Amino acid sequence: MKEGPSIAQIASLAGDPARANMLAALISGKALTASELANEAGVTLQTASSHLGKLEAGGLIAGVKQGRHRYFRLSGGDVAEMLESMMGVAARAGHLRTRTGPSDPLIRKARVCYDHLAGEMGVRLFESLTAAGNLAARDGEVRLTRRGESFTAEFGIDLAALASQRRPLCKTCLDWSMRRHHLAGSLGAALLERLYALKWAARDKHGRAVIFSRSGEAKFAKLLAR
Amino acid sequence: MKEGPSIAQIASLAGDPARANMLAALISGKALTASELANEAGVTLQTASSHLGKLEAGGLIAGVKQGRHRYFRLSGGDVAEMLESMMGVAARAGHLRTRTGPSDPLIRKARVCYDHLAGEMGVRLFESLTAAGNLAARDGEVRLTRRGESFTAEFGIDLAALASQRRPLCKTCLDWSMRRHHLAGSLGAALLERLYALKWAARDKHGRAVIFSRSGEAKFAKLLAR
DNA sequence: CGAATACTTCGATTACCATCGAAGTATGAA
DNA sequence: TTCATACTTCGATGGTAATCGAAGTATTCG
Repeated sequence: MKEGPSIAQIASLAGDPARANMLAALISGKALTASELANEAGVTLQTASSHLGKLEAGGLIAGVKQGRHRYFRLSGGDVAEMLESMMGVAARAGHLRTRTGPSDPLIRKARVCYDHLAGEMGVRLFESLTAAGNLAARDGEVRLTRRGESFTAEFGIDLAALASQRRPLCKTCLDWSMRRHHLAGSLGAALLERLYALKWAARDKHGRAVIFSRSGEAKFAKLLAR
Repeated sequence: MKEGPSIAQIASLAGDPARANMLAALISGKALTASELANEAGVTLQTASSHLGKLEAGGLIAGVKQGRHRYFRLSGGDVAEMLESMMGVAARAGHLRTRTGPSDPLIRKARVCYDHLAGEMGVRLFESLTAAGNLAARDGEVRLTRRGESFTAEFGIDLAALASQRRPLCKTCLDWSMRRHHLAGSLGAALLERLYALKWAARDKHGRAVIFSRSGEAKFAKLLAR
């Protein structure tokens, strides 16, 4: 079977600058309206509407109506991973304008990757949890240990609720900026939500950086030292 | 920093059907000439030449002259991984024509992913090596154990030669068809070369399937049972 | 040295797609 | 019920890029 046509169909969806801007905006995992995405893409509503139709028909995003608003999000974590891998290639091939914009160090430090924490902090979280015996990594797969169940329960994660979700609890995700793994899956998402809830971190208003407060960062470090 | 433009630049390179066919042909890790790639893409030499120029300028492939021949290969494993992730998205989104062509089960069973074994056999190799204690996976990273050094030396792998390469010995790679990991890195590549050398397996002439002989498959199973 | 082969470059042609103004539809608020 | 807002659809326009025939360059072979 020829794989080229399938690659071309997916890649051409992301290959238009306006659509790519929309996809990049959606990497944060947030659902955005058509108007917001038009803004992110720098095109009119009509153009945005056309592009969103293509992305939806192509299966990269999913839309839902809520009154007169249409909200869109990435259709799955695999799309986020694909976009992350494109950024990795762009960075290596000299396309990524890593020298421009003040948020780059912020993005490398902590960012949202679809629904979980990526960047240095994300990698640090994953590696610390594993080193402490809270996670066991094996065969490239990762699972929560008994110890980890206690640890995460103490940290305020409702594991029973996560277990009922139809997605892996734990999963690794390759971090292009660190070239190491961070934690994805429903536990990865829950941990990030918990950091927000505790106000140790907040998502950046305009991008997908995750901003740790001074005290939040200290508490985070302390947590990982357990 | 806006990530959309970088995504668009990379994605649009892969988004043309002719270029995508060339990239797909190169996933096998083989270097191919401009004429061969023109054939794979179904375009004339002039068109192929233009496309190859773009792919090269964009950093996805690297070309080298040898007499009047120009040979091309993917510029790195990260490009292969990106293409594999696109296929993963295509498969989930219903684009991959998995119902056509007789080689699909073959491709799922064993194929080349840039330079290492992917598919069921690739996943099986990785998982067996880890279960037997030849590889240790941790934090999503994977390394060869002492036991593994003996094992691979016995199998005819020159570890000293691999150690001198400027790339990781062991690395995991997500297998889109199995949704689990297989072994990449220089060890992954060497293991596949060894399977070829022993004639347990051979690459398919026309695609990127890896064809195990009957006896080769038995020997492979026996090897993994150690 | 001439012929053959591999590949590149030039230039013309064509098709496709993104764009937005205008108009229309659906939903919510006053 | 009317008005405002969010979004979609229509249709015209312009720009871009893929395509290949023709010609040119580099390399290899007889």
